[in-house]
Amino acid sequence: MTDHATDIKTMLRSANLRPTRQRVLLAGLLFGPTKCHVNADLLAQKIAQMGEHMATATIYNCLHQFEAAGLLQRVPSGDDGITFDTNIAKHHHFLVEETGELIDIPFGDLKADVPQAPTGYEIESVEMVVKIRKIS
Amino acid sequence: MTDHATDIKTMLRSANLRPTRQRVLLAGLLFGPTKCHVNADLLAQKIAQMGEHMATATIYNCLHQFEAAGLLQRVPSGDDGITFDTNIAKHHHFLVEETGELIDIPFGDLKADVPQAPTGYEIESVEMVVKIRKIS
DNA sequence: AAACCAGATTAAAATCATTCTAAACTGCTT
DNA sequence: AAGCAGTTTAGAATGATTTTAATCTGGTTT
Repeated sequence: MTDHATDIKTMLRSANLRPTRQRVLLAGLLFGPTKCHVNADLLAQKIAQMGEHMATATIYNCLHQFEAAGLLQRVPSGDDGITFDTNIAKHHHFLVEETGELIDIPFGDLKADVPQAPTGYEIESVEMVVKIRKIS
Repeated sequence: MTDHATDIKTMLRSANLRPTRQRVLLAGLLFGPTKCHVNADLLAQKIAQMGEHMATATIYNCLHQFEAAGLLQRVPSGDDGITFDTNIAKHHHFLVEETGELIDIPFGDLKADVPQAPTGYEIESVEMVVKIRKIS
């Protein structure tokens, strides 16, 4: 077994997730050195390209489990379904209107004074989306 | 005809929308003195309570037409479908995690330095959602 | 190493908000 | 009153996500 595969199994076990074949395969696609934005459909395509197969429900199950374990963050998406970000650091996004593409904005680049939460509530997260469009 | 109904018809005509019975009814519900967040389902309920009826497709059509005319703004919503805001001034939102309820944040209360758009793009809008949860 | 079982995966069906279709209707102009 | 483009409508279609109920599998126990 490669070191990478061992790392992934360790990561999954740390998250209290049995390292099943499917979860290891998905985690391998998601948790490489490059951060990315994914949805279920994109992953299904990548898996098909590898000549593998995975039930749609399994992809959704795993994504939700990874999210619950803090390995992924859900991010806003134009219209098309549920999108996750493998970059779990605090940051915001550009959203390209025409294509729905998401581009990370480093956290430091966007300073905001958040107002006090209404009485009886606490702030859980702050998420900013800057919609951009190609200059014509 | 009441002054209010006249106002609404004028508003619709200014937006190049024929003041049909359905659009006048919906506009009456939406463009009162109180700003609110609505979705198609909520409007269908209100209409039913009035003893009226309107096709679901018509509600969606009108909402999209009102949005295109700048009479409504689309706003983020937890998970449940398309939500519109009758407050079209620049402002941001608290989103109550447990209930999905949206609460306006006056624009002045939330100052942010927006980063430059990537080369070749221009900024179209900035939208911030502050997720909050009830203190337990 | 065989048995066991809670948890995981699966294909297929179900869900459900939204959109599409194509037929009937209605505000406006003539 | 007639005509027509634009609207509304019921019902079907769509499509992403979830549910179901059956099968399978990691990991532990014997």
